[in-house]
Amino acid sequence: MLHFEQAGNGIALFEADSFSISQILECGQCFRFEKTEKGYKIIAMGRVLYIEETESKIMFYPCSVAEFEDIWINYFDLDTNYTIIKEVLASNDPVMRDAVEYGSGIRLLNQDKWECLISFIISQNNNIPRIKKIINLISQTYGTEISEGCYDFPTANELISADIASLMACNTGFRAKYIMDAVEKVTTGQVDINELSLLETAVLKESLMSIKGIGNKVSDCILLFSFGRRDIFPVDVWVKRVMSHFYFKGEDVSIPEIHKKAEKLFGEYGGYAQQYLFYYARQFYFK
DNA sequence: CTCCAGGGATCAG
DNA sequence: CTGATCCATGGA
Repeated sequence: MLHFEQAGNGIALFEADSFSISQILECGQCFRFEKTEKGYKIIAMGRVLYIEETESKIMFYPCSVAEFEDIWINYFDLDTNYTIIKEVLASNDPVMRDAVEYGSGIRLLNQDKWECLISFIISQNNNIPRIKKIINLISQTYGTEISEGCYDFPTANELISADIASLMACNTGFRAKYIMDAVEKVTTGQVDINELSLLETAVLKESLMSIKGIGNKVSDCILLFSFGRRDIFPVDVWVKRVMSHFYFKGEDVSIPEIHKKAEKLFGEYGGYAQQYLFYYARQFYFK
């Protein structure tokens, strides 16, 4: 059971299982956040939220009990027991045991589907600091101002007013035409994001991939991070690197081969495994 | 200068 | 089916 209560203008969460806000945000699944003096500030679900950790509790503010229950419990996946998931993954696999220990405070978010879709179109052949800048520029240009200087990510309808040139001005580069295709297919209902959440993963994936600029990897990220398909194992350059190193003796292995191996090793927990591995892999190159 | 980034579209074989 | 090339852009 979750233990939280109103404290001042925010919510205090006690005895949280597997919750490190820095790991949750810095593990590459989301992009609209920044460090503050005491913690992090995120823009998500049409709100600005500050998060600070102490030894005894985690503070979320500004936030009411109703808001916490309606929005943030689901967003931060707080109803999922990560202790069990980590135990399953760590048993019988020494690599995952280390990866899970290193990122023991990671949680997979349940993000907004539209924002996630566009964000991962932007992510292709790009790096994380630059992805964050581009998404912030798009939000400032087309999004609604939530509070002083903080802009929500624009809806598909808000992006109808965009064109290739203005998106290029947000440094989207060759991805501008992909964003426009996504706006068109979603606003006309050719790709119905809400209806898709009811569909079987394979059908859902096929529909997402009808949008130009959404291929195998980008659709996998959208499925995992905003449609809750936690068995999906996205393979980017980092995951490819770490999988090759630990499970293929460093050989240059194909992405389908990596998917086969991940399915065999991690099964229904593939999405969680992938996130621990991504965070684990990058520490060898940074910090 | 070149190489790389949470890749995909396109074309060659 | 698999593999090579191009795509915008900024940081290393």
